[in-house]
Amino acid sequence: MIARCDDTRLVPKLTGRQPGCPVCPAFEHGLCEVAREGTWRSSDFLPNLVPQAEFTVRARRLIVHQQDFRDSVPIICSGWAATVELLPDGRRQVLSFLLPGDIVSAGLLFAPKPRRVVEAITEVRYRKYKRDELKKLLCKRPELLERLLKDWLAETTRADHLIVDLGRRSGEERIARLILGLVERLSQRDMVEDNPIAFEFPLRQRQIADAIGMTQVHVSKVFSDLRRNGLVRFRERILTILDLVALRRLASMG
Amino acid sequence: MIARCDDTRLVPKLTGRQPGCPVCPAFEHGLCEVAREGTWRSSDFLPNLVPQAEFTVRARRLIVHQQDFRDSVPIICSGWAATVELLPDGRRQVLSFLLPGDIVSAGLLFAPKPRRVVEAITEVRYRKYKRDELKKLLCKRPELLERLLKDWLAETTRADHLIVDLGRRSGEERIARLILGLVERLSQRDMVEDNPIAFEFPLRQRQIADAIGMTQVHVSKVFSDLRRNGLVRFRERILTILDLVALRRLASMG
DNA sequence: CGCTTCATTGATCAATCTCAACTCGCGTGG
DNA sequence: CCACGCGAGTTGAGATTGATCAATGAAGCG
Repeated sequence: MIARCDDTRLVPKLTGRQPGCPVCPAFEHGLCEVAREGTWRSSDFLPNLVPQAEFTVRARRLIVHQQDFRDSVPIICSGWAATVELLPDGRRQVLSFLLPGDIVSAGLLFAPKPRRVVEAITEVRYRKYKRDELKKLLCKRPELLERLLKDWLAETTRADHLIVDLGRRSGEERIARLILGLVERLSQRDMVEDNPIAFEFPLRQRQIADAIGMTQVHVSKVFSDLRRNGLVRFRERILTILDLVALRRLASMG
Repeated sequence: MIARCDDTRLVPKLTGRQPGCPVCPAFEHGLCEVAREGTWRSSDFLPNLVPQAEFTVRARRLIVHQQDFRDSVPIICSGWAATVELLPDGRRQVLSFLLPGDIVSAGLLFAPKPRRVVEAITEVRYRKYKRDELKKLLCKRPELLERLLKDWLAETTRADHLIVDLGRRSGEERIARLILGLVERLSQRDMVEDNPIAFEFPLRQRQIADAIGMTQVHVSKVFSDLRRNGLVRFRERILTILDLVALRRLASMG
């Protein structure tokens, strides 16, 4: 049984540990626990680090508007989101997909970015931290800073891969790589079933297209080919990988 | 008179401040001065931070080979270089161009990257720092860490722009933006003449192509158009911008 | 229900690639 | 000194990939 984003069993009450939390950097950092258990109040070096209450937004809505980055940094608790850069003429480019536990761009801790928006793909729960307070905390706790930099490095690495994909790979290759990249990240979060490999795949073709620099129509065609050739199956928002070997070959990932 | 990369007046002896230095992060950080003036020896928190002697490589040679990132971080003292990712089948993608004063990827401080190479575009002088020692130093001197993170942020921002360019802009747009982006960075280094805007442009069309995801042949054609339409002039490796307004319009940069 | 978004498919078009030929400048070795 | 080869750039013809346009059906949602 595959976990659905809208599965009510996965959207428990605010109290207690929530499903994304065990893999959430904020959780690992102890930020959540701190906030939840109230230790921050008694701690002298955490005077104000309370995440604003958890927010929920519905699919297709914006989590962060262009100016909202100014002073807070969101962390995804559950659901999928996308970091999108908007051009004045309406073109869009997805810079990254955000999964449960992802901080919305570690680099954002140091400065806001214009023209950028985070939009919910599924229903998304998230928390926000005040930039200043988070920064102050990081100065006090180098082990947290270290972890955050590691997250940032991973983010940078994914961005570099995307550059190579966009610059030098064909549409088919890019789609295959997108799928495999997501499988990998979802696996770390225990959101993939093995044997056969299957997972919920809430992306619309439009979002895929904006992520890999193609049109929605062309995404549809390439995707159909993958299905026709028996590499994947896609039904009811569940993507199943039927021929991993062929898919990896397509992606030139061995 | 425009500074040429191979101008001997710009390649003075190792002693004293060198041309790229005033804008070099290492210089600003005091790393160079420290090394040169020997203060690091007497300082208790800088036991071993000596940059290895300055290296020089000729154009088209590699500064960093695939494994060389393992334990040292290079900083460009003079000349242009490129960070290149190589695919097994020979395709290449330039991730960034490096100018005097650039650290070869701030993220590299925390982990090496495979498949990546830094190649000299012009003759390049550079220094290397030991990763461990540099890291240790940064822990001791938060103001240096702060600057480094700012550099990293700028790098990340450029990478994001490149993603948008590759995913969503036409060849003409990409070339115009590449030129304007370089003008901006070169200006900060006082390597651009105003009125008319002109600067040495040592990139080969192959390198441009690998940076913006096109073929060399097509770069040649687009570039020819720019010249034919009077937007730029290119003679003896000097690029002159004749119609900045039109170029910015092409780049949709206002 | 009725409407909007999403996906599929086919026809045509445009951007870009591939291949190929040719030029030019430069350095090298005979 | 010259022939030669090599890397770089230009140009044209034709092939390909992916975009655009359009029509239709299916699915999600108030």
